[in-house]
Amino acid sequence: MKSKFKDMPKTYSPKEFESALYEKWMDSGCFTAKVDKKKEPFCIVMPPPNITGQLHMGHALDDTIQDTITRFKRMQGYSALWLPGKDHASIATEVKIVEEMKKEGLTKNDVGREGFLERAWVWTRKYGNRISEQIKRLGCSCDWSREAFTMDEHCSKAVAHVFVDLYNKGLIYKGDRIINWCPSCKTALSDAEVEYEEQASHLWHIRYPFEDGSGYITVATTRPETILGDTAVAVNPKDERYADAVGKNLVLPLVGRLIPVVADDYVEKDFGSGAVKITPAHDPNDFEVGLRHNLPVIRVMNDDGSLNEQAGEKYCGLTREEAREVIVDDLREGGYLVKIEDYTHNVGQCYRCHSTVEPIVSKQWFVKMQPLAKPAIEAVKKKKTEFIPDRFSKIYFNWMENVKDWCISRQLWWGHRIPAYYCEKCGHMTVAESKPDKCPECGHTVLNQDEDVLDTWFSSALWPFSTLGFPDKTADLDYFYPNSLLVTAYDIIFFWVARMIFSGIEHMGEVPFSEVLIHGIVRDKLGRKMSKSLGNGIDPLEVIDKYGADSLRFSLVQGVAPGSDMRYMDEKTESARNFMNKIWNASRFVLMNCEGVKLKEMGTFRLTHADKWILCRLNGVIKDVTKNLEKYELGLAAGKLYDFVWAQFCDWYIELSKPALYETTGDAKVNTLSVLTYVLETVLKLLHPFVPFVTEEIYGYMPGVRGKLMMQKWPQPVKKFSSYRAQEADFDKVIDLIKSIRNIKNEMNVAPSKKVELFIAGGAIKPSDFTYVKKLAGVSEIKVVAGKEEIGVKTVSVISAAGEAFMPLGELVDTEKEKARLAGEIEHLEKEIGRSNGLLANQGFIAKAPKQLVEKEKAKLDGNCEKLEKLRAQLKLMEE
RNA sequence: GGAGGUAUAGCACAGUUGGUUAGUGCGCUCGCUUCACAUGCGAGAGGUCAUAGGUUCGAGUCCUAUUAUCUCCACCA
Repeated sequence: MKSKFKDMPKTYSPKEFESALYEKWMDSGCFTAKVDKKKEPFCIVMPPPNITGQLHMGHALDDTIQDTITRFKRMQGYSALWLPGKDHASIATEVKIVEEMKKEGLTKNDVGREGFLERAWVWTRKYGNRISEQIKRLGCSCDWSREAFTMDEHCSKAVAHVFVDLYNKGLIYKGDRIINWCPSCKTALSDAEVEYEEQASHLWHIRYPFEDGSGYITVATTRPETILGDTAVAVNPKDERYADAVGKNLVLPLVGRLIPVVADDYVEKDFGSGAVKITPAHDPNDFEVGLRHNLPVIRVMNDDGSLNEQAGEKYCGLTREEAREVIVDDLREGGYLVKIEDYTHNVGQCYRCHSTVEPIVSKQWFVKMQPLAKPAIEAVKKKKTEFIPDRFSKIYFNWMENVKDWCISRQLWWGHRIPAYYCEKCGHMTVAESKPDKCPECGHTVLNQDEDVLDTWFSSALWPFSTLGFPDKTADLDYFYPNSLLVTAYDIIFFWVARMIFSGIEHMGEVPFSEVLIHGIVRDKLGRKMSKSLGNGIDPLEVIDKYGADSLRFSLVQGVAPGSDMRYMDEKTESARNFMNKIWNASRFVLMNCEGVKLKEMGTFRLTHADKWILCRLNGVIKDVTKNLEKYELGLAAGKLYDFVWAQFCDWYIELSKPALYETTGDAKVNTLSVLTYVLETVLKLLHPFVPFVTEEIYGYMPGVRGKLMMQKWPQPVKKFSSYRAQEADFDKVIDLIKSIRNIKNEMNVAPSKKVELFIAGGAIKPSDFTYVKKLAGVSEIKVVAGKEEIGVKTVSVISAAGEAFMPLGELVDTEKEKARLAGEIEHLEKEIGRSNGLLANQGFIAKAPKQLVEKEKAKLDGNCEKLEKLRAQLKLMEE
């Protein structure tokens, strides 16, 4: 059991308790989800962070959202599983390890495949652990007993199983296709892995002479070095300028090869000269044209981007940059270069190393997308999976409807090796989950596995079920699949979300999750994307060290709209930290007063007017926050809690409770403390999913808790409290009166410590509420009078929802100032009354608006008119 | 070329199915060592909700157009 409140530090000091609490949670096993048929399952799989380094703000946001939702669902009684894991991140990690080796003066070939993989596993352990520790620092309530890694035995089994399955169904094939090649990583890339960047370049216009000497055709190109691989020039079949040329041969400059002029619809008449050089080996469109016209494919580039023997003796061995220069020079010398224009166009880059990618014809493995995309589109159309916010489904559709076959082989070492085996003797290929003993074709026993590994996203695509035991039929898989929700940023909808959806449908027969909650990305203070090159990244751990995990978490969800980007600034976290401090101190206040007091159960004693007011409001907050969380509106829920705790509970109820605590003993005091404790405990529960540490820590100090954890029943509104609505509204008058008095004292420069008398009409507020007004507004005595005449001294009038009251401020009253103040109030009221009158005179409004609203407006008008009348009378009196 | 987002106080942003006197944080002004908290308390100032139309009894919220700005997809040599 926790020690007494006296040991609570005066300020919120998260460092003192966060790590200890996490251990306590772990020890209690409360994060471990059970397969419990009596409960409804709720399951989120964590988007696995890459083991390339450490967590960034994006992870912090993603994990905060998931943890908040998971904790909420768990408290609601679901068997809530949040399954953590990590991604081997094939290419990204390999790039990092290569870099690291470079520092030692080593290359991949120096250490060999086995040596390299050894290093990769060392790396995995080192950074993998670091990431887990970071996730724990954030307070994430994930189930570590089920932690997964995309390269662990089980996930690897799932990968092989799926590969073989797709291959047998004819959905995976191997073939020569044009793919994106990164000459620096020396691997193929999928379309999604290429980023386009606009670059200023040139358009070179080159003259290709006819074989028969009858002139020439001019073509334009942005990549003159590919001229060496040209096997045709294409024109539009409807282009009359070239009608006679089609079928004739041209002499390829610098090479001397004869190439035909072909007609193809792909060519636009109006662009450039209307003639295009065709390089099937180095351009995706040209490749297609080549297929249609049966053109030879001449690949002139090596894997590192340099030119090969096919390029000819003169150019062989040059880098692509060198080649461009030399070739342009040679073209100019040979009289082939017509002109050079400035031209900006998009250049594809590798998403990992940012080298310019080369479209190259190469033998690779592909997933046939058409048959998989179709049901995946259907499923989302039918809302089997719903995107939140909905607009992201359009992005998904757009991609899915236009998706091309997915290149899944990578010329890398770190990853799942392709389960295809080649007979050393006859070359026969066998695709199987494990290496066959002998070749099924010739019986030879030496088989070599395919050298390539799979795209890292191939294993990610299986994440929602590979982590639950697939391909085995496990209890977990049965209970937790489909997952309930996936939470991720919009930038990996294509890479990941889309591929999980078609994979889930294909292999499990069901979509992987019923909802996808998409959030934005965390930008820096200036709205820029956080990136290594800009050096503007912010380490969440540093923020946690400085402000505490709860502060970071709260600042990441508060005031953030679903799906939209946000800027991170310390100021916001500081404000969240202040809120934590507020919670901390409000709790200290309650707990310190509870010492030695035997609290009562709610419902066993009479409530005061103020008690009913706060309890009624508490009900409202429970209702709102629950509703918001169920719709994943975390920002709204957090905002409501912030307001309730600070502006209602602390600013008002705690202050209202002070007279009872300090000026009474016995029942009144015990009752008030019981309400204070009840509201505090409820609020801590509501806050717990957002800020688990501070709430748990405080909870440990609560009377009667005795080692219980917070993770328990989610609060429900209490019917009885909702029936206090009338008293709640009535109490708002008291609050308004207090505010008005404070306002006037402020404007009249009356020191807050100076107590004043107050005259009030009978029945304006309940006499039992007088004590609140005295304490909170600095009033010495309240006297009930029939009218102003009775008072006999100079007063200022206090107009509030409680009607008119009077304060004798004696010499302090500056008549002119008071008159100006009254005139101002009158003006404001007149405007407001005008608005109300207009609205109520409108027949449409009376007829069509909800009755409640009309009534409310009428009451408002009446109140305002009454006020106005009194103010006018007061002003008139002063003018006499 | 196609698609989408955003435009609300000096700054950063909320605003739930149309119905408040349009909110929050930071900043600003004035006043407070008030017995939980100066990481605080009290009182304020500050907005024709981008522009022009429309729908409606009623529009920050829905529709259309315009302007500005951001993003994604495709990529014509």
